[in-house]
Amino acid sequence: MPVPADWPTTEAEALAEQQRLRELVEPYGPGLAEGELVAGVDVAYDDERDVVVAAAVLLDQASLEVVEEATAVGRISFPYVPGLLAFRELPAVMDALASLHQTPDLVVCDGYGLAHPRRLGLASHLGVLTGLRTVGVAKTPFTFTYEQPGPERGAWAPLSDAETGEEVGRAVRTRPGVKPVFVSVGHRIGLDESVAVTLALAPTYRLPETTRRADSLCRRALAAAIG
DNA sequence: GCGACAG
DNA sequence: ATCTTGTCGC
Repeated sequence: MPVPADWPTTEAEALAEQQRLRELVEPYGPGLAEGELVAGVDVAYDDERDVVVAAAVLLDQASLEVVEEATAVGRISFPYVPGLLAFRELPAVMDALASLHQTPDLVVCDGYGLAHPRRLGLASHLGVLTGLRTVGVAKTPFTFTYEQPGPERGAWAPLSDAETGEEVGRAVRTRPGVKPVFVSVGHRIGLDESVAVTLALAPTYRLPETTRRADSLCRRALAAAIG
C-alpha cells in the first residue's frame, strides 16, 4: 500500500486533500479482540542527508510480544508544518506497513487523529488511505486544552478544542503521577475504545509498547542507513 | 500583526 | 524530530 502517485507537494494541495479526506473518517468501531495484531509506526529523520526512515512493528494484542518488524528508507518529501505532519510522515510509514507479511488489525500512531485543527491528523489520514483501524496517541497537547486528570493510572479528562468546545480526544494517565498522553480517534474506532486500547498497550510505561518499539526500531534503522 | 504549534 | 550532561529514583 504505497502512497498515491499524486501525493501533495505544496501546502495548498495538502489542505485541499485534507478537506477531501476528512469526510471519509469513521469515528466509531470496536477495540481490540482476542488474538488480534496491533502495529506501532514511527519515523526518524536526518535532515542533513535528506533521509527518512519509518518503522512498523507488529505486536500480539494480549502478550505484547513482537510478531514482526519492518522498516522503509526514503527521501524527505514534505517540510514539517504543524497541521500537515501526515504529508511528511505517511509515505515512509505506508511503505513500512506494506513490508509487513501480516495485516494489522489496528495501527497506533505517534500523533493525533481527529484531534487536529481540521479533524484529520496523521492517524485518521492513514486510516482513510489504508482502510485500517487507527488510533492517535500523542505526547503533547498541540493546540488543545484539558484539565489535569486524576493522579491514578486510567484517569482521564477531555481534550477540547478551545474554539468549538468539542471533545476531540482525551488526556489519559497511563502511569501514576506522570504527564498524560493525548488519545484521539483515528479511523474505524470509537473514543472509549481508543482509550481502552491505549491503556492496554501501556501497562508499564507512559507510552504504548507499540510506539516504544517503533520509535526504537526507526532510530536504529536510521543509524544503520546513514554511515 | 505576532506567537504558538503533533513529529 | 534533533542537538545534548548530569541527576534523581525505582
